[in-house]
Amino acid sequence: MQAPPSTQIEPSTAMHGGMRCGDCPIRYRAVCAQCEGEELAVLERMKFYRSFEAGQPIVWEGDRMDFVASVVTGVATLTHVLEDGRTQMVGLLLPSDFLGRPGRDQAAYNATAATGVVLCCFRRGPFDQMMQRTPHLAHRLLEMTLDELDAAREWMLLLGRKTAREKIASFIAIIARRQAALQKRRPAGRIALELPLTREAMAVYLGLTIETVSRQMTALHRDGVIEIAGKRGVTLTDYARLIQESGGYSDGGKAA
Amino acid sequence: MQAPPSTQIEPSTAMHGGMRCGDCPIRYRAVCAQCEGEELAVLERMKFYRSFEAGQPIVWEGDRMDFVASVVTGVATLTHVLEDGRTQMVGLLLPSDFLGRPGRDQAAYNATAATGVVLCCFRRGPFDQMMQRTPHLAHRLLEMTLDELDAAREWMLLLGRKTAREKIASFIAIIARRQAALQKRRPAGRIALELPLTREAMAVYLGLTIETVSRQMTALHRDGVIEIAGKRGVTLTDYARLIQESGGYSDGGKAA
DNA sequence: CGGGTCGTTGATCACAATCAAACACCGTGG
DNA sequence: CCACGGTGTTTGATTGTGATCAACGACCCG
Repeated sequence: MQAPPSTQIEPSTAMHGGMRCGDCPIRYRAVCAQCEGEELAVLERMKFYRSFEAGQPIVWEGDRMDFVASVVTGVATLTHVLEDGRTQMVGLLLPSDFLGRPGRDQAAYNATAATGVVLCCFRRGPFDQMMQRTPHLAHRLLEMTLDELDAAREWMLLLGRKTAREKIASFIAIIARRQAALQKRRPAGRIALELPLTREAMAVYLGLTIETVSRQMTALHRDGVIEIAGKRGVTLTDYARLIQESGGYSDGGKAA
Repeated sequence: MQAPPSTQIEPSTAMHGGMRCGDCPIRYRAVCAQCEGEELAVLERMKFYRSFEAGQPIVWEGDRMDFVASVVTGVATLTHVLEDGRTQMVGLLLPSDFLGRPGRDQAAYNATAATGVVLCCFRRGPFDQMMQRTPHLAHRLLEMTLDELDAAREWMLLLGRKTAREKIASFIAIIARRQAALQKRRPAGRIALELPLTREAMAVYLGLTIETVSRQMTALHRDGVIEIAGKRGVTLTDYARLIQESGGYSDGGKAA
């Protein structure tokens, strides 16, 4: 029924080689959103695609990184690791999100493909120069970075103060909200969705262990907040109920 | 010996009214750092100062906020609060840090003066327009926002995965590093410093309770990692030792 | 001296981590 | 066809860290 994420990816970059920016699914949300005409044409000439299978590393913290990229399809994660192996996810990149930092040539985090991922890449040098000349690009990137900062701060509240149950409920709510946003709807009532992460990755995201994630999922199911279908499938019986369980809806609709 | 922070502040904005940007202590780190000549002159005409005493709120989450500002002196905090009162700090603003978001008229967080604070403010409308016309300003703000995002992600690792002891050690290390950076030195060996936060505020920063903060401070002292002098004074016996206690020095010198 | 704020210390509890085992589902190969 | 190993998930028993509840101490200022 549900194809595993790893089957969703393109096997090679070949089929993207010819894609036109005008047809790009993330055209109006990505860093290039405000570029038109000649600006877009320059980016179009610069861009190249790279694909990654689920589970593959994209870059390691500290590695030289000579490109920046937009996520076209799939989900990538950014993680920090302590010396003894404890791992915390610090970024969840969905389609249109930006990977890499202009002006920095070393990756600050591990980036990993959580599902199959297609990136639209630009070599860093040319992109940096383009940034200097193109206010549209710089402006859009600032906007996106400010949004990410807001998301990171919301995440800090979750990590620092929420219970395990609230963390799980919050995570599901975030996924539900994003899915609704893609369809330009407000989330409400009964919603079916597919989690983009394994239990393991959820644990790394939420600052929990995999066992606690599993237990709280079971508990939310037992209490009638969600239904569970297979490994990735979740249906919330009532969005408002889930928000209550998440310990407070502090995100006042900041996300675009 | 140590004056309480509340006595460090200026009693009114009057004495700042005449300050020239050329004499500003944060001239080369703030959002205006890359502006010169006419650009700076425009900002100079726009700016106005506001002071806050320790403990005073600057803005509340959801309030209309018709200015943006740089912290000139003192320390301000950004916090998120859940409905039931649980509170998490999500930003610690030191001199030269930027408060507010261009293009947004509602505060996303509570901002509070942790010590006496002086802000260099700009009305949001004119500042937004200035941003459009001044690539230097937009570029610098992007740079600062990216740095903040890095800091937020480091903080997420702390909140999600570090033990109470590691959190305390990390916090002290951050303060030591920042203090050293002001003096353009690398932190090393024995370092005396003054904590800019109360135990309460430290707890809110670190996602702990005040009791746990106190206990871990005592424990680090008992184990010879730090010495404690009064409420705010701390001396680390050896910076390298403190870093070990902090659970891993993942911040590879990203902070400017 | 009293009241206030801030910090420390102690006793107990609860939540999530840890250690351990079993289960569901998958594709593979005998 | 079914046994097999592998991966991801669930469930159980126990432990440990930090929260909670409570009292006390240090310091400051009126």
